[in-house]
Amino acid sequence: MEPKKDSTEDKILEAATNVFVTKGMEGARMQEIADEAGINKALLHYYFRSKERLFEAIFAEIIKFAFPKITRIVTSDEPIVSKIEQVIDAYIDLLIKHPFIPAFVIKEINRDPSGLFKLVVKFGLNPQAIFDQIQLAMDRGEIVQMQPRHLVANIISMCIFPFAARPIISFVLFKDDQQALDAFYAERAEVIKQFVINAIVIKNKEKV
Amino acid sequence: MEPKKDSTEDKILEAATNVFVTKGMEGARMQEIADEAGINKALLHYYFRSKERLFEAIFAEIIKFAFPKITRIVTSDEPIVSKIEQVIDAYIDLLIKHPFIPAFVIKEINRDPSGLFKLVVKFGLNPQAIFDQIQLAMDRGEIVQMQPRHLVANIISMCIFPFAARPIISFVLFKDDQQALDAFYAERAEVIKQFVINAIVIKNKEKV
DNA sequence: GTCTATATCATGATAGAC
DNA sequence: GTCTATCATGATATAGAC
Repeated sequence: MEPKKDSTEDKILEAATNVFVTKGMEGARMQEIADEAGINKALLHYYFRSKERLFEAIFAEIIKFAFPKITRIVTSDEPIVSKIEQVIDAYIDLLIKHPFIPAFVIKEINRDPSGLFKLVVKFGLNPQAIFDQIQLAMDRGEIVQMQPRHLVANIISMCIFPFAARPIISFVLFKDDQQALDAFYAERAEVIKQFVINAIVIKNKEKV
Repeated sequence: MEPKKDSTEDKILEAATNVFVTKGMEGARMQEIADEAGINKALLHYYFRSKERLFEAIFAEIIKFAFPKITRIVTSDEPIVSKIEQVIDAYIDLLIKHPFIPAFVIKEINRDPSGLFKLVVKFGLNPQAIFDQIQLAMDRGEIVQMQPRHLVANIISMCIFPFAARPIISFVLFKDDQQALDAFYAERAEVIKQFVINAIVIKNKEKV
């Protein structure tokens, strides 16, 4: 996300990331990227042939970075509830560091889904393994029965959406009090974990 | 959302709504709106002085339409759990009919939050009454203790986010099978209601 | 590799006839 | 109110000197 080398190419990538993430593909201006990188527009086209290509490079990097966070944790051997807790922690942690990613990704996948398709195909992303694990835990009676994909949708929604809707939450809930907003996001991980556990963990034999 | 009169102004509003909602303020082209309305660009500027003003008219309409759905239900006298169920039903129902609204609103509030500010101020939107109701039910021991704003955030997230991330869900989960996607969204209301009830309703005296 | 200058084009907006 | 024709701007992209 933040390339450290100070070569021209790295300066461009860093500047482009900032501008694209905050303005989006259509809102971003090559002039602004050039200014932020401390160079001129011509050089942008020298390194990356077009705005489109520069954007694709950045977008792939962001998706690669934001997407497979789950996959790593899911492949471990721990009990399902522990995995879920780790996934929630990892997600909230990531999003607190990069709160603008969700709005950016939502914007761009809705503008041009083909960019996503290429990446999904390229990384061979397939959630079936995760669903199978969840189904197994349900069949063993550890957690309540529900369609695994809905459980995953619920968890991811609660993690990501409050960041995508950040301006609403900031203004409506906290009147743009930055400290209160930060505190809210810091609480999210614990809140979501508790909520999910209450919703799905079977304690005695009381539930089917 | 769909003005029925066939006056020129209404045709413009309908066309502009379609184009703005799918393309966003920056992606939308006045030419495309004119084409879809069956007129020419000059007339757009005759009725609405600028693209900016046309957009504001549409955006206000969308927000006014998408926002206060909750408020109506919340002011009734029913028990809190019943209200929550109704809110979820109302939201999913609305979003199935207008699945592109979430991505549009997220895009635009992140692009220019000031548009939201004006509307919030104008409608005097204040969630405190809702939070108070929830807190009361918690104090009465009907539902588990948690910060009301987090409960609201959880519910709204689970309702809205899957629509905002529609292209991802469509492709990754259902390989663009439209019927399967529709079925998924149709299930959401029941799934979310059950999930929330499991998470918060206190049945015996087992929980504090 | 980096710059200045310029080509090319698309878009929002307006003028003016009818 | 509605149209055609045109302007003015600003953006991506390129040419060519150093």
